Amino acid sequence: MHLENIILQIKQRREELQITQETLAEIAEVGLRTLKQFESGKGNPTLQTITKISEVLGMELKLQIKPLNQIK
Amino acid sequence: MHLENIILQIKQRREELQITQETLAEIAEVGLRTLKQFESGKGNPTLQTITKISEVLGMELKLQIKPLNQIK
DNA sequence: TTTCTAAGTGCATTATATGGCTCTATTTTG
DNA sequence: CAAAATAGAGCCATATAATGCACTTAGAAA
Repeated sequence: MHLENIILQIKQRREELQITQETLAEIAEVGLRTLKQFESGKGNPTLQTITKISEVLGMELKLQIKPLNQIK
Repeated sequence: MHLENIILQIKQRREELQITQETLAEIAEVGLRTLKQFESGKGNPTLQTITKISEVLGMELKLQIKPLNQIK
């Protein structure tokens, strides 16, 4: 699914920046448990949660029209 | 905020496609109430909800690294 | 191996998203 | 204009996301 990509990106980005889940959770002001669940693919996070995390990582969610050639 | 852009895009896209909230909600399989709340900026929808709605509109969420010149 | 650190999980509680129903307001249509 | 369609909002019940705490697991380093 597409969600997995997002999770993977977050995880990779965090690791690139060499931040632990604990630190990221603190800075982003989300519960550590929430971040752990998210990264381990367990949850269905709210937009707010993802946004908080993304921002700390210097990322953002963009909504875009699907390319036509992407029809699977 | 950035969330408003997403809401606006969803709304505009829906209107371009001339679909009512009711129809979109049905096709996307989300509650009409949920869609209404989302479009009116009231909610904090889950990723699943946004994904469902986006897909029906031929859109998708992308996570990207913020452009540097975007620092406000 | 032992120790330490980071990540993942079970459980319980609280907060809140979802969704149905109803009513009102606004917009569109005839 | 009146009627119909559409959107927004209040109330409420249910489902579930967010969270803390404690414990387990995995991996790295000594």
